[in-house]
Amino acid sequence: MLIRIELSDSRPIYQQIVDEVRRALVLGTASPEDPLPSVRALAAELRVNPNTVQQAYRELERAGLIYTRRGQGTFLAAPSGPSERDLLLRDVVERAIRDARRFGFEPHELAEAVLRAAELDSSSPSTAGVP
Amino acid sequence: MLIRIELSDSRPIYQQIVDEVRRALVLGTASPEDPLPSVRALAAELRVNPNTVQQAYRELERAGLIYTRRGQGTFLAAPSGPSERDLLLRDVVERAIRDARRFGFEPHELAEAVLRAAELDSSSPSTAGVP
Amino acid sequence: MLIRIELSDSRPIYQQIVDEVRRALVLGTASPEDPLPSVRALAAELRVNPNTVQQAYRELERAGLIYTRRGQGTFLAAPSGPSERDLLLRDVVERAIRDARRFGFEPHELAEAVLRAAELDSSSPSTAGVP
Amino acid sequence: MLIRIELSDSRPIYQQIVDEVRRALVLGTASPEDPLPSVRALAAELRVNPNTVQQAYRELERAGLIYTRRGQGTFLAAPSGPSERDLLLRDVVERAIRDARRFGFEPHELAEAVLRAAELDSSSPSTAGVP
DNA sequence: GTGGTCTAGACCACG
DNA sequence: GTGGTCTAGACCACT
Repeated sequence: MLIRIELSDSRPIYQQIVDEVRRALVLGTASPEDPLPSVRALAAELRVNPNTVQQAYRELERAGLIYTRRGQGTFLAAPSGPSERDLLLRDVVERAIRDARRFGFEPHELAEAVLRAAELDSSSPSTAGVP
Repeated sequence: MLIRIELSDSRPIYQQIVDEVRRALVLGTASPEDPLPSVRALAAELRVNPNTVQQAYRELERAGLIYTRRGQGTFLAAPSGPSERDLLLRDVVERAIRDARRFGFEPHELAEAVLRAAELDSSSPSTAGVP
Repeated sequence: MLIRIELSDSRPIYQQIVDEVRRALVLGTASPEDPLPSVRALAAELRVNPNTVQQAYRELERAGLIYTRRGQGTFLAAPSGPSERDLLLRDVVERAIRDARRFGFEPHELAEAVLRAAELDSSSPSTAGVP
Repeated sequence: MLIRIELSDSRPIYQQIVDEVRRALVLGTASPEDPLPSVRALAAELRVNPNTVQQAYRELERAGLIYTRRGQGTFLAAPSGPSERDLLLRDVVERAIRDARRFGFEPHELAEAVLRAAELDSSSPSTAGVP
């Protein structure tokens, strides 16, 4: 299970870790029952304090995405309820619409602008290094 | 020039003020050379710390959207370059695409999801009080 | 808003703080919009590390029981959904029944035992120093 | 003597083993002088670390529920004092009352809630797989 | 070894 | 002043 963070990212580190795990779930990179790196191991790998990793894991556990077996480690939980994928996309869309409205744009204007951007994007693909 | 803030909004207050000014520009509610309320007046009206208003005006000045005439007050600047409206929409779209990509969604998936949401929205309009 | 902890209690300190706030809500000791003590103030009062208080507040916020206004402090949220009181009692009952079943007791046996204990209790009231 | 554990249970494994033995005593599934499985055998059967079984047996011995004959193995002790069954039920009740009080519920409220739950339960019996 | 909790002390954004 | 995040280092329970 690969987890990467970006110190230059404005999101808190623990949030980046949370997002990375959700991402792995959405992409199918990781499967239920897969073990996550141990708190200490991931902290060492990311050169980050164990507490920071711990906080990320705590939030993931509270969200029901992972669970821990005492003394054994942390594992991906079996999914339940609406797919995490759908939830995530819904959140992104809702935020975008709210942001757009704030400046007087109607959702359909936003939709068109995203479409245009999506087309541009498909010509020059793979915008590596997404911040 | 009407500026409203919402204490329950998750954005910092100074950011809300900035956004309100940009919004007024985009919507045409305010025009270049219109005076803004003085820092003290706005702070009093919004029941907010003057430092907070000051910070908002500082950001707006840095962005070239307002300027100060010494001893006279603060005024909306004349637009220059691409319209503020376009800039704002572009920002919103870029952010949405970045967020989506973070979880493995391609821009075209985002565009479709926004489209669906926009259609739903047109049936039940006027989602007042956007938080 | 009075918050007390007991170092000899087996629950983690942050959990005790969480429970104290829920308790105050249930008892009506505190009302929505009431300010909570600041993180630093409560930490000093309880002679506990600010991080510990912070963790408690974070959990309460996630549960929707409190909210924070940037730079102003933390406040009790307006209740929503089924009353916190009902939720809490349900949790206690479910746990008791589960514990009882684990040793072969049927719920009605548990109910009778609790009744007997409740009667005993009403004769010699106020079992001070509940741990 | 049958002992089962559940990895998904939140109780520590050693505690689950302890509870299983007490349960067997209470239910009459096992009788005084019955031999317990050897530490190694049980550890192998449960696919658990021998240290974990050892810790469970240590606690049981401390509680006087089992005893060791050197070179022969471990055996259930003869009951003494108030029946283990009563002790267990008392513990469960005390805990429930303490938890309830913590949130301002009086024991009689708890008793009523347990009664209601018990009635609900008798209609839809056999809540298999209690976690 | 694992995760869970806590302390001490720091820096940041916001008001 | 407020809360939010992070580091460093410690001790504990469990396997």
